[in-house]
Amino acid sequence: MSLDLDAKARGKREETKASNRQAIIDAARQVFAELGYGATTVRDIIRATDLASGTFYNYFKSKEEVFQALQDETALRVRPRLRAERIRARTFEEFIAGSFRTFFDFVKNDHSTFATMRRNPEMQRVRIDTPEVVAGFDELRVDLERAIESGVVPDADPDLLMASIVGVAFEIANHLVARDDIDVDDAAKFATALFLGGVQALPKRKR
Amino acid sequence: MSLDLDAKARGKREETKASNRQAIIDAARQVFAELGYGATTVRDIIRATDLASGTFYNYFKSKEEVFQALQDETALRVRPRLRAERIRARTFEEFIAGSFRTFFDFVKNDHSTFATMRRNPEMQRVRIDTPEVVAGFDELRVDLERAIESGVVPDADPDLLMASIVGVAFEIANHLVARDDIDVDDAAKFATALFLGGVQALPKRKR
Amino acid sequence: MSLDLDAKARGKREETKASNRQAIIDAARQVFAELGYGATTVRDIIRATDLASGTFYNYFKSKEEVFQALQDETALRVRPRLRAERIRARTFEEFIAGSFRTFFDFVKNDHSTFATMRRNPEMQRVRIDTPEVVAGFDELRVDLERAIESGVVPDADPDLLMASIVGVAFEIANHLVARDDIDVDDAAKFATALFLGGVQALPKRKR
Amino acid sequence: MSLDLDAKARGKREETKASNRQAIIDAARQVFAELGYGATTVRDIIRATDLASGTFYNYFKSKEEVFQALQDETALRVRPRLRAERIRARTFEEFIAGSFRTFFDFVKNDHSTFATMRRNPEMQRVRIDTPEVVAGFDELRVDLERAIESGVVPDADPDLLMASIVGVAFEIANHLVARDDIDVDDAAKFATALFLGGVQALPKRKR
DNA sequence: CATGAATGAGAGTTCATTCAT
DNA sequence: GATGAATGAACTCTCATTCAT
Repeated sequence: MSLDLDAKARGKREETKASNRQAIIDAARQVFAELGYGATTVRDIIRATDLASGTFYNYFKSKEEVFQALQDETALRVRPRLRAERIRARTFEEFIAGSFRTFFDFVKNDHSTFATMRRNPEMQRVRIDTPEVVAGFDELRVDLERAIESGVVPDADPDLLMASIVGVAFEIANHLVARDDIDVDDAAKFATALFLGGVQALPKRKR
Repeated sequence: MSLDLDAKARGKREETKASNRQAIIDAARQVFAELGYGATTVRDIIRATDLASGTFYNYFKSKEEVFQALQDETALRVRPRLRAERIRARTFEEFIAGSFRTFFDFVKNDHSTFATMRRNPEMQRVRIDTPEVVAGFDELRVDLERAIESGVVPDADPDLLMASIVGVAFEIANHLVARDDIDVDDAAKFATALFLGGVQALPKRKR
Repeated sequence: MSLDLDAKARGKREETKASNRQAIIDAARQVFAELGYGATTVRDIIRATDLASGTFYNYFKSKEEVFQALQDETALRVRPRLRAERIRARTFEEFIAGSFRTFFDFVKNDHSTFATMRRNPEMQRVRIDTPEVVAGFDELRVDLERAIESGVVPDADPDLLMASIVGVAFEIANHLVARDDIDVDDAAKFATALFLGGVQALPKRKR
Repeated sequence: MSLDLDAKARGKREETKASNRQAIIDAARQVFAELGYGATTVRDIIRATDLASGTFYNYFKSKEEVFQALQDETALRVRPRLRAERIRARTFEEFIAGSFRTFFDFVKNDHSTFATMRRNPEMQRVRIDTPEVVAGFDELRVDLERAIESGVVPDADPDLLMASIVGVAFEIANHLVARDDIDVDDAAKFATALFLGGVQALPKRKR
């Protein structure tokens, strides 16, 4: 028995044993980022691990399930930061600026996660399906609706407003990842100015 | 007489060839839209056709190649409309408004194509690789740069401006596809107002 | 009609029209030599031709059939030379020496044919099946039997004698093909001396 | 106790692994012999087994790889016998005679292996590539060269001498396989007499 | 629980052959 | 008879998943 333990201790990088789950998620993040969701196989994931193929199925039912877990985990990491930003913000402008900056910062410093997110086929679907992610976006949405109610933002369709923020954020994030000469702060200022300026010019909503 | 027959023969052949190619592309568009690029197999595509499996390979070397052809074809359909819009436009505002409207209209009335485009893993990459698509985006970019030079648009980073347009356009397009109660015209007005209003508020570019 | 002819005249190397059969055989010899029988496909053969794929089947039913034709043709080229050698020969020794020399000469100067013959899976079988080839070996055998009857060669099993000649001939031929420093004449002298010397030492046959 | 179980478990696994590998090799030998290398497919091989198709690839990367393993295994079976023969032999004559007899015996009693070897396209190449086989022929060659040095055999080109032995051996082996009325011992005597007699008659080598 | 070989469905692809032109 | 695209059986190989150890 003790022999067994020793063997494992040697074999694995002492990975806080029992956290195989984490090892799998980490491997998945890395591999997804490298190959894209469609191209990576479960084999690729476990190969990037010290575990045996069968072990995968003790933790996840399928590739899709790890992917979901990965998304959740990712959202779990950004959300607190976004929430902190929201609390710190004194004005709607500060809130938007802070959110963009936080997101861009995250993207710039957590390359592989973002790469996974972007290069992904079921991105869309997963963004909606995964509870953590839904929650993250919902919080933003709630704030937007509050801003509309309080008159800070003109009475526009919240869906479209959300879409604009998300679209601008993700697309600019792509450039941040691709180019080295763009500064996170500049990008955040750009996005904030564009969005806030744009919002003021919005037509009233048809009711 | 024999010449005539030959001519006809060749005519008929060319005809079936063209129609088979189109049949494959059409089937591909449909299937990609339904299953997403990663999940669809070459078999799925030919199954949606009355051709034999081997025939696929007379026209395309791989799944990726049909996908590219599909993208090209799609770009080929929108670009003339966008170009017409550009010519008709008297002001930058009209140009932007027209472009958004054209794009949204296309998306709303050509559902499956857009679905294919969005749900796609290698979207990003393909969008860059495919010559037709590159050209389409380049044209928009050129106009943007002209607008900057002529002072109509503040001197901002054209990459980021492009990213904003593209991001807003695609993300709103998603909602158009998902919801039935959004009007193409309203969406175009929203996007135009947001973008043009935002652009005016943009900070000067660091040089 | 004349147009058609012109086109062909241009397209093909004026190949004494109607001798498409020969074109196919020639292509087959070349391709078999390059890829080996098993690995070459009918496609490979017609690709090495100016003809269309379907045309192949106007001349041969299958790959196997061309191969057989190729073997026949080959045998047809060596046999007259071997026969001439036999007629010229004054003694059994001269006959054997001449046969070896002729064969080695043929091998050395008709590389690709021999390569085809050697690298071939069904070599064995075909050597037996193909009438021309059978005939070629039978002639040699008849001479051997005559030599036995006339007492020039000890009374040994003709099959084994044949096998010895054939084995030595083919195996040495391989070295001729593989090495550049072996002279056809030396090889023939070697084989002749070995065989004739050996024959004299042979045990009487059990009857 | 648990240790014991583990040991047994590992034992059983290793056992099935080894037996599966052998099952595949055996099936391959049989099928290659029946259809020839070129014509047999990996499917044919596993079909001759009670394993699943995918299992093949747990043991061999390709058809070529099994073939090589098969050749190795074959050589591994004859070589010890040839080596024993060499050790027992008191004279060069005894050595040659023993080698022929051993080889013919092997051929006669291990039909399918020899059939595989003969009917094979890449015979040549494989004979050279496979380490075991190379080694087997090298040993014979070394002995030949020693015999030349010691003056037992005239100073002839060792390549050609080898070719003669090999050619005679293989070609006569064919007859042993094809005919039932040839005795292994007679064949060995024939080949030995032919070769030894022939060797004495050989011309001096050009230097 | 971990392991890793076995499984077999199914993916992509090739190719001998047919047949309308 | 020549053409060359269409055909579809069959092949190689991968991979998610299971299950004995």
